[in-house]
Amino acid sequence: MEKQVISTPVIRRLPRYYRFLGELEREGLVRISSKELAQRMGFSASQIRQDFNYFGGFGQQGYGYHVGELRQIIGDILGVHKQTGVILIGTGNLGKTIASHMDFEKRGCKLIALFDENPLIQGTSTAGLTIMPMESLENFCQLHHPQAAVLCIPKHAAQQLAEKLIRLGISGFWNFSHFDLKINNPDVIVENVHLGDSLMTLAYYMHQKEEE
Amino acid sequence: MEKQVISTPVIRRLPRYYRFLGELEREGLVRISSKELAQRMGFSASQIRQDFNYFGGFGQQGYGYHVGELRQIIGDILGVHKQTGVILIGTGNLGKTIASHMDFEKRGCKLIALFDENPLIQGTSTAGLTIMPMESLENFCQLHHPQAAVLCIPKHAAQQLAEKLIRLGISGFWNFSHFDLKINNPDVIVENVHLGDSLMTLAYYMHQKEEE
DNA sequence: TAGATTGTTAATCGATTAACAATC
DNA sequence: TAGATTGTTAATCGATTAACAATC
Repeated sequence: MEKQVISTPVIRRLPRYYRFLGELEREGLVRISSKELAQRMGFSASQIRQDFNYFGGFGQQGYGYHVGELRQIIGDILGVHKQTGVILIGTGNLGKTIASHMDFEKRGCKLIALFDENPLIQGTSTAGLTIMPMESLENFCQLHHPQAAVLCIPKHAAQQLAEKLIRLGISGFWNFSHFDLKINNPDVIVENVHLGDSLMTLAYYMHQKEEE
Repeated sequence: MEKQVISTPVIRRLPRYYRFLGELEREGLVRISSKELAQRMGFSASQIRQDFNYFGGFGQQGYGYHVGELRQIIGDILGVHKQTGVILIGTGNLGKTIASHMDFEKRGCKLIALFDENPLIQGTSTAGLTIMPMESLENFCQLHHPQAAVLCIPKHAAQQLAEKLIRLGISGFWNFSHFDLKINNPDVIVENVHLGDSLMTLAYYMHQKEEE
């Protein structure tokens, strides 16, 4: 059975489904139709049925979807119970915030180490992990084989560090460095986060409104 | 002259153009063709020319685009020199990080106040601003008319607070609360940031790779 | 069974890409 | 002028929506 590739827009909607279904479950809702879910999420019912059917139908005609079951299936597709090893580099303000507030374990990852080049904070703890010096990076990777890295470092350092990390076996980046990594290797997954772009988009639409 | 509405995908690419052009400018590059910019940004040359032409052609046939000029034009479109008044609510770890690292003034905004319900941190300063109690919110808004709010609060509090803020004249939200605000008013702009969704997307693609 | 709602195919819509005439 | 590259229209592609037969 050939596994078809699912398009990115669909994949990016999965975490959102997962979130909403979690809320519905907490509300005590047992079944839901695509129509009702659509209203709540601001999607179309058609799209919801399409999306779910990429992975095989898990509704029941005339009934709808079982909330808990559906949530679990989507969780399994996303792999929320897996534990991909993740390290985080750069434990400044942002890095610390990410380390302590992202619930990696609920999202298919496990944060296993923190690194920073600042000797003043090396040895201190955040999110239950001791911050290690950059010099330990190579050794750590050889020993523990983390698969992904969170980059919370200034943009000028990002590209070079990413390349080094790839040599050390890292194949995924969650990149907060305000710099779009240029990685040729198609096996390396890069998720660039640009909060600044998001703010500028909001600002643009605010300005537009003003002009009316 | 009727101003056509530009589609969201185009708008969301503008900050990215702006960033790349800034880098090119720092590199000392004076002119660039759509073809070369395309290679650097991972877009197609066609798309770049299309995008720019929504706003009126600012290239020169046979020459290309003037880097500095183009950057300035895009900056003007985004309104980076405007100063939309922004308040931030919830100065926990994330809120403090956002307040101190987002360079609001370079992005068309001005952060003018911080609020938090925790009395222990009220009165302390972050990013040059004193954290105020939630009780001052109403008064502050009536006095200073902020236009947008950054929500760095837990999800259970988000919806209610947003509605209150709308009544106080806020018409834009940069929402980090892990909750999709439901706002009926079409004049209110909402930019939901879901870092968790981003991490889960990365995790999904990492897991996919493993299975091969 | 009748009503409801899915699964799935077909139609539409919108965004991206290709092509090329205009022009610097 | 000739070469290069834009501005812009047309073609393509992909994603979303509509429709409806299947079926619980």
